[in-house]
Amino acid sequence: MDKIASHTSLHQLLCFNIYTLNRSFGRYYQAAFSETGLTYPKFVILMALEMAGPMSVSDLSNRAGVEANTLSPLLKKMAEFGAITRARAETDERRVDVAITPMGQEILNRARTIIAKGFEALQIDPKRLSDTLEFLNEARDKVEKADPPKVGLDGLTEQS
Amino acid sequence: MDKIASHTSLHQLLCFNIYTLNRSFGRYYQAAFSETGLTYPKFVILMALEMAGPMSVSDLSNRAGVEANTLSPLLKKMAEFGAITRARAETDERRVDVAITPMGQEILNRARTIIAKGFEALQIDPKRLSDTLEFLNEARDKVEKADPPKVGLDGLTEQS
DNA sequence: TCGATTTAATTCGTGTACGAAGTAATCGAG
DNA sequence: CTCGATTACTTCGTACACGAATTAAATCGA
Repeated sequence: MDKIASHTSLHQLLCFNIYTLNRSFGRYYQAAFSETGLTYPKFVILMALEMAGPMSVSDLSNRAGVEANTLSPLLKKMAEFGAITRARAETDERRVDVAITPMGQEILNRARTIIAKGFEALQIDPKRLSDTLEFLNEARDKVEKADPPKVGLDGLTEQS
Repeated sequence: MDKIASHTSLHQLLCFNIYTLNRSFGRYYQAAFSETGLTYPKFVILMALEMAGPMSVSDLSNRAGVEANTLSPLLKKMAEFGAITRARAETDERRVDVAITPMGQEILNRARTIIAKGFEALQIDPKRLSDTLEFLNEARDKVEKADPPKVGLDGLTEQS
């Protein structure tokens, strides 16, 4: 990792940092949640449902920043587990409304409290954190607006 | 996403930001690389191999920050594609040495150049970027050292 | 009103990711 | 030397994640 750090452009380093940190968080949450049937993506879903109330799959997709086709199987499992309910909307039979259950609420409460304590132990400076968050938000907006340049393979052979 | 942003602790927001930005980068790279058989993880592998030369799977695992069992199938596909070679080490038959091929090198050159240009168009401030990178590195170190608090389900029922 | 379009969700195929278990080669203590 | 660790890699099972294709419901327009 040090070698990568010392030979790479800042832009590429940003991607790399985000990439590795994301998986660090993932492992952290996975360990913390191992007994609960929860994962980080499911945690995000419960948070969104608690904050904004019952909503359709596509609303949830927008709020959680996850595609609807990723959500579908995940929601099915969460409903089987009992953390959420799923029901066709009467007004529009295309929509599926998702809501958190009391059990899901209770899991979320426990998870949030314990996770918050765990992260406080990390002693992260609030000012630097909020600066970072601002920067990351701007970066994401820019990346999502940008249309990616295409890398081609014209004239590439096994030899060159 | 705004609702999540305005109702959540900074710690949780950091995870969420990293989580969403990582996928934004992933989609950006996927679009850029669509013609090349490359993905972001494979790009990282090629970078590591170029910078540090041929190495074993476990060395690569450390440098790229990916578990060896994730690497294994990935390397197999990259070798079939022709971007790398894989060979048992003569000195130690347990080890598999991986090296970038000229073709892999050429793909990497093209990808790196074009990606760098694409990111320059994003107009990211270098100072803020390097501050952010420093912060993210510290955060990752802390998260990886921390032992995650366990969230339990004691006494949880369908009702509560 | 009724077919064409649009929208909402799901299914499908592919590609990471990781812990755990398995296999084979090497090492190390007795 | 030799047999029980240890190490290196792979396989397996599970869980996201996304684009593309699909299905079904609602809506729009002639």
